[in-house]
Amino acid sequence: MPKHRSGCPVSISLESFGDRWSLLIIRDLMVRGYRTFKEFQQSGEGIATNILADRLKKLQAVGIITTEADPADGRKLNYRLTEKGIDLAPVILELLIWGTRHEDTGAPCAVIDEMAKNREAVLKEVRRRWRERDPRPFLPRFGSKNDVGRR
Amino acid sequence: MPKHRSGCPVSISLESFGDRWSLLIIRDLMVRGYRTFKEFQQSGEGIATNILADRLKKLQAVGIITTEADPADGRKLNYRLTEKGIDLAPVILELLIWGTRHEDTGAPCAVIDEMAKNREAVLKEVRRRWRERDPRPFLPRFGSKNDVGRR
DNA sequence: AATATTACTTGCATTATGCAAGTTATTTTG
DNA sequence: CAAAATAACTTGCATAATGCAAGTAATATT
Repeated sequence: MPKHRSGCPVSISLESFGDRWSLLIIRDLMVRGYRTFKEFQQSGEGIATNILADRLKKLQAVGIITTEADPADGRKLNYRLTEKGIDLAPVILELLIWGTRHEDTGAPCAVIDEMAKNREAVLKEVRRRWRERDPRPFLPRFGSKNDVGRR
Repeated sequence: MPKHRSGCPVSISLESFGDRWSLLIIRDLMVRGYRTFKEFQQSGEGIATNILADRLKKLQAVGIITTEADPADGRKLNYRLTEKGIDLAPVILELLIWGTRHEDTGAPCAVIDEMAKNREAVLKEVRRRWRERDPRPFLPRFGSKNDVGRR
């Protein structure tokens, strides 16, 4: 049984994260500084806990994320992008730019336009924060329908 | 009822093409010069015809592709990327680069590396071919498990 | 006129997703 | 230190999406 549908890199990539949720988890890890199950869950998109658990398991299986126990709280697991995972930054950035340009989103066009003009610098900074474990979010949440009573 | 899960551009984008097939159709249109239902179907990934029909309908509904009747053959419908669709070129390119770099694919690393070094030029050429309806494929098929007896 | 091609639909089995509730292992609180 | 809370999941079940095989309607070709 062959492993993949085809040898096309695009196709093989989509086998790892071609669904409605995986790239959002990666986004959360990459630009929002999220690390725990709880944070992903409260990310605002409304992912169900069983699906979240499933996606985390699969992303780990394909080497995009890893886990480490939280040294300060034994209940927590901290998820983190691998090198392979952080290399998805250009993909996320292009999705961000495309979505902002072509859809009615909550993101300020001017800010994203600026990022589009400085792709290299943005990617460098994203990667720097990842490498140095700088927890500051690069982008905020943009508001969601699950936000009503939330702080 | 709110239209989207959240205001995040990445999330909203994935609502249009966040699945296992949509981006492959877009890839076929963008870099392989495919235009017809039949060609997508024989693309090598093994998409079922009902799913293909569904995805074409949805991509059209969100304005990423359009159709035009084939002037030479009344049976054929020619699909074509819209401006919004061709703007996904950077996303496809980054997926191609990432997949080649991190997975065992059928694409030659050297060639893709070269493309990664000349992203702007590659994107410009892809867009040119789209604008001028130049039918030459930019990338070949990379072989698939459905290829056994196929020429 | 008969056969082939293209772009689909339809029916049905299998799989994935969504939702609510429950579980286990730690903290935290009174 | 016992009780309540929290974190990270699981489980069960209904609904929706997907995959597969077969069928159909409108051209085109032989």
